[in-house]
Amino acid sequence: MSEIAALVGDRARGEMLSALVSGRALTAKELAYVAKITPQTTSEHLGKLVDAGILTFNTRGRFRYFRLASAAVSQMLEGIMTVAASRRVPTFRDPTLARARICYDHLAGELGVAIADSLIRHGHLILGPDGGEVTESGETFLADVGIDVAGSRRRRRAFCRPCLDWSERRYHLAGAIGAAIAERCFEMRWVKRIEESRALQITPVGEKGLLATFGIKRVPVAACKQ
Amino acid sequence: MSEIAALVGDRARGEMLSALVSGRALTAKELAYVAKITPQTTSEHLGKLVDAGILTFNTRGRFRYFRLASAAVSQMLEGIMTVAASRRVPTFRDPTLARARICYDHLAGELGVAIADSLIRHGHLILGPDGGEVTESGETFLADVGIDVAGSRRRRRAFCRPCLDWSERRYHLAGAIGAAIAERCFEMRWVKRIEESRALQITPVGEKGLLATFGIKRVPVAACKQ
DNA sequence: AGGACGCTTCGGTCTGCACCGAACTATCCT
DNA sequence: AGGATAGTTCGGTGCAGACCGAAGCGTCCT
Repeated sequence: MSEIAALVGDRARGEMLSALVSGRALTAKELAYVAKITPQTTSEHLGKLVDAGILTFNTRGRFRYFRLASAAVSQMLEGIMTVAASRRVPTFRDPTLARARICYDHLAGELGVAIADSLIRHGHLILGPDGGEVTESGETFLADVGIDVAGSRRRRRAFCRPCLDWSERRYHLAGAIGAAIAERCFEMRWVKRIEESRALQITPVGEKGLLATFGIKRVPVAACKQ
Repeated sequence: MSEIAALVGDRARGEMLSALVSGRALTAKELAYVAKITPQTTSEHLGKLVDAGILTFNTRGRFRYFRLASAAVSQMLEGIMTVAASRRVPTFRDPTLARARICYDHLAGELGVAIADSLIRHGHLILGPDGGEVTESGETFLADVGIDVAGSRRRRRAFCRPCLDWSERRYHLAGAIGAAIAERCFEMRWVKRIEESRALQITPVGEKGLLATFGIKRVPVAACKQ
């Protein structure tokens, strides 16, 4: 165990991995840049991370694109970040990622947490440590938004599951209902994916929609603790 | 992030933390023993871990009992262990813990995985990556065992959730149904808790019951890769 | 009070490894 | 072919931090 943790424990490697949790694949040079070290040293680090099964890469011409090797690695890093975030005020490499991102198939980041909060505050949702339930008022409310709660409930997967957010240190919604909400946000063009990242951009239409529907006010990116 | 990972990344500290994932509280001297270092060095390590919010302790006379500080820490360690286990054949400090243990309120380890497997193999359960469902045949089967599936389904929490097992690297059952199965196993005295650990002991009655009900044969502890 | 024991603090040693410069290989472009 | 760029390998340097011995503090026991 400590071998793995020691690999993540180095400052330079930690910065590289943080840059990769977005899910994007980066070249060795880009990683050297984020870690603020020379290409030679970067190469050493990347070699170790690949050997350990933390990273994989695919070669495209003279470029090597490195990415996290598995969901388990991603989960591990989020676990470490959660503990790390509970100490100091979190500082993010990528404020966009902290603001709104995709976590598997549902919304995470400030946006994900804000939606969950809004639903709970209005009595539309009850969230426990291990699961949650949409209330009757929530069912009619979500129907207005265009989400078929009953349909989600029938699906062969956890209906509603809280998912701990490493950036916010609070829960957002996963499970069938989380996916349904995310899907609806895409349909309405409230959010759209950014390039190859897991980060999401909130469209101008989205700003209005989210305010009108969930009472979520725009959080200026500048206000994110950088 | 890397500061936290670096703390776990040291061999000695890693061994101490591994000893503590059982949930048991240990004294500084006991931790010195498992880490194979002198009490002085142990004290330094423990100081750092406490400062970082990874451990807490409570003083009882001249003893200091150290334990993991939070569920987030426990989750982080299991995440690291999962990645570490995917590399080499896993070696366990504590084979009892690998065999059967409590994970929050449900069964984990070989036993937890074996029960989930048995249910799936007999078509009593369908498990997806994000949730699961008990079939009709499963509902009658579990009723025979004394588990009220419909009742579990009505509870305000995820009904059935797969939970990745760091020792087995496979899924066991969490959620309401996982908790119900664990509870029933305790009621029937098939398993009992070991001291202050999260490890469980399978009773002689349990051996028979588990074989008859789920077709789970006794896995000799000796067979665990030590 | 005095000794045993658990734990911590201090000072000093030594080793592991992150880091870079220099030199090398591979791919792309013109 | 020749130059530019991405990445790697090798050898050497320097520092952080893990480790221990010695000494100090607090608690328990008799």
